[in-house]
Amino acid sequence: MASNAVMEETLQVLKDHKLRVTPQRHIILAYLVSHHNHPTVETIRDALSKELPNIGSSTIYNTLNTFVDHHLVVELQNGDGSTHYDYFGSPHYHAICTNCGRIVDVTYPGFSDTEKSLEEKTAEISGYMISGNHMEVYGLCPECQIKLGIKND
Amino acid sequence: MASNAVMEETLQVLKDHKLRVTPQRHIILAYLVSHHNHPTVETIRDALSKELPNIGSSTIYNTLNTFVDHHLVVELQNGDGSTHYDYFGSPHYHAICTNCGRIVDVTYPGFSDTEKSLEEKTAEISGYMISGNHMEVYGLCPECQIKLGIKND
DNA sequence: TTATTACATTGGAATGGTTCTCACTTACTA
DNA sequence: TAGTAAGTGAGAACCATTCCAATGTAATAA
Repeated sequence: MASNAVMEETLQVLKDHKLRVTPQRHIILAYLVSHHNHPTVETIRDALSKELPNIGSSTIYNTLNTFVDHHLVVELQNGDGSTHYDYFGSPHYHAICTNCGRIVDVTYPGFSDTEKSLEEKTAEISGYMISGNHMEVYGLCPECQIKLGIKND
Repeated sequence: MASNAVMEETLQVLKDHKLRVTPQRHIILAYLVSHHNHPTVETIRDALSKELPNIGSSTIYNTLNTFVDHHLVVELQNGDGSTHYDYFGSPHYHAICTNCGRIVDVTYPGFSDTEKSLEEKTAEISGYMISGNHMEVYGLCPECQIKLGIKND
């Protein structure tokens, strides 16, 4: 269950984006803000089974798609066949394990500059009017390196 | 139909990767090498209907998945529900139109450095053993800017 | 060249994530 | 507080992708 602070924050986020405040949206957003586990729709449904026992999958999909449209949330694919979601409160990107699918958030000082420069170059070269980007890095997570008995190249 | 030069090149690529050379694989790879249209499985099937009239969808999926495993090809999602494929002969990334789904290849001098630096930072921070990355930039393509009557922000 | 064998291809069925439909409910506005 | 535009829920529908079993074929070696 999300804290009062998170509930207030997410309430404000919904209002700022002029989204109608329903219990479903509020609780789902609060869950995403307070968890960094890159859940699927099923993960969310299970996690919220106490608070929203009768929620339909359609509602979760609708809600997440709305959040994505409003750039509150990003979609991620890790190769397991279903879409994962991540609240995008502050700029970061993702490292995805090619063996187990684990997703971790990554950022570093200067990352925004890298992003900005990539977008500017792209606009210049392609003529696109840029609205966003996705960066992903693939590799073996530390646990899988051990599991597979790999230490170096 | 792909040129002789392309057929020779792709034959060598398959051999270099120790992939069994079948007509299906050879023709599909040649198609990808000589087109930069980021096709879906259906696009490929239609385009090759003369050369491979009886090819099954499974074969195209199998072939493309094999190529992806060998890092010959990358997968792309543009939001239309199906996966697009792109031969990855030289380092580049993609700009994807959020309105019509158009995908264009982009690169610039210094892009490899950006890539390399992103991967190094990621390895350092996350502990992942990096094997690759995907970068994508989203926005409105020039045609959609006109179509939607947009000139500036 | 031929036999062998492991791998690829087919085509149809199965899978499963996501979207659609529609009746019902609810959050916002005046 | 009533009117209404929008959101929700249950299940059906959709469709891209994978699975499966039978058949075909590319590579290897004698």
